[in-house]
Amino acid sequence: MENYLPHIAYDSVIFGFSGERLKILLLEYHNTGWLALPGGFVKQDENLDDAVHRGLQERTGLDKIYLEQFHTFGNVNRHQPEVMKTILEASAFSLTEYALLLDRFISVGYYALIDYEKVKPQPDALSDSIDWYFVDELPPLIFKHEEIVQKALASLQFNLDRKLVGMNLLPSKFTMKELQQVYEAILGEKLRRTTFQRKMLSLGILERHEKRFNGKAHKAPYLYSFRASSFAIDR
Amino acid sequence: MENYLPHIAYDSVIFGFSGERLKILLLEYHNTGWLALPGGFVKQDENLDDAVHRGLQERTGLDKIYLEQFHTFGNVNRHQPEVMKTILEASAFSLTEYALLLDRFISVGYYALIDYEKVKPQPDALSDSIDWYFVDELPPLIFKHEEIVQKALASLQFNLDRKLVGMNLLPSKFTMKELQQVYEAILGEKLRRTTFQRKMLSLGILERHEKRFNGKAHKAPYLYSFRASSFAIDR
DNA sequence: ACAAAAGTGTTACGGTTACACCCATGC
DNA sequence: GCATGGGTGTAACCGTAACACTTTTGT
Repeated sequence: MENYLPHIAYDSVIFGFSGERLKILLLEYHNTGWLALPGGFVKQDENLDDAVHRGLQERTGLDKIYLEQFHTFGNVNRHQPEVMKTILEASAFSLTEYALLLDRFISVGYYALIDYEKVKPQPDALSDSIDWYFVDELPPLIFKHEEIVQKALASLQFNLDRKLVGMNLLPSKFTMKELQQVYEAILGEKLRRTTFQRKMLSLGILERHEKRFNGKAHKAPYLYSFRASSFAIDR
Repeated sequence: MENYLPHIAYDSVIFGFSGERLKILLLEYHNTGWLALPGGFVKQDENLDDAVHRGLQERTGLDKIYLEQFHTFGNVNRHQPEVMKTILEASAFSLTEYALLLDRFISVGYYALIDYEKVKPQPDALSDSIDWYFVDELPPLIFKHEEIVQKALASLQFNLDRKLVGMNLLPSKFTMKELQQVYEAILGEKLRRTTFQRKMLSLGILERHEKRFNGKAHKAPYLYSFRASSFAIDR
């Protein structure tokens, strides 16, 4: 632990799209049933952004992840040493060795957008499991992480059109309907089919491919992909 | 120093409007001529936001300041211990007592909008002077603070319409022309007079008061103020 | 009366909305 | 052929742009 910066952490809100609704990854701490956002710490000589990428890589196995920093949380009332103490004890971690985890932390919030199908979440040393939960039906979280999720979602909604970010939640080829469902899931409202289609096409960033025949008794939709030039990940 | 959180700092970009152009406050360190953004540290049991307000209050004398957090800077290459060492030595500060200032810091960036006329900037213990500089003619800054200024400005531009934030740079009563000049200074472009006027009025947040006679040989402009309900400072 | 700046009316334009219609697909 | 969902054409609508015009002020 001594090669990490004290008092500084990050929390990540990892969004995925299950085909209908927006989900995020939550981890469950050993023997407590407590749920929280995946987070982590920054090494002494590591860039903040790199620390977050490292943590996400470990937990999702994904290498290139669309990441966006959205807010830094620095209120004193987020400090709950009893809760952290219980977590460490439940995992049989040495309280003396990890004492500095009981200190106050200022936490930088990031959100990530990933392809739900591509990830097999991996729990870390402190947690039993890591799993997907619907954003609009969140269970109670510790450390006031609900607030972080809400702010991440608001930020994602706000950036949706500006940064054309929806693509990162889908596989490389997708139908217009799937893209619309992503937008609807993020914005929490229904959009008009024809308007949405024309707006997306008018942006000039979509490439049309072959149709996808799904055996249904109706016209087969075209598959689209985003042009490389309008790529969202720009590390 | 030991009652402050190590490794955590904030930097503030304090915007003011001089009547024509946008300015920010920079401080000059003792005996070096080096310029930097006003920054500070967070006490052990102090909210991050409160720390920034405290620092701004000390330097500007203002009590209620419009503040917005915009980004947290955590790259390793921002760490320049030699520069900080020179600054401390130039001020004859004890290197042993203030050794932890030589450590790496992660810095939370805030921007503030204040009424240029109301503030009498006060230098702090490390600095000779604190003064206004045009944002579009910045001198070289230490600690890569140019990057922070650029990001603050981009964020301000981005939030300008959404949060109706321009008002915080003006006294409580102002003319439409003054408001337009603020917008033009922030956006860095000329706006159309009639369009701007109608857009602002159509928002329904301006209250019209008496005219301001300035002795010029032309029609006197109305004074406007923002309605209390659309107040920008919401602490 | 005149110049300068503030305020308003009118039309044109461009993007979004609403709704209709056509097209493709499998039963 | 028909039901279903995908794709496109068209006119209405709305906010902004462009520009002309009127109003107010001090010299």
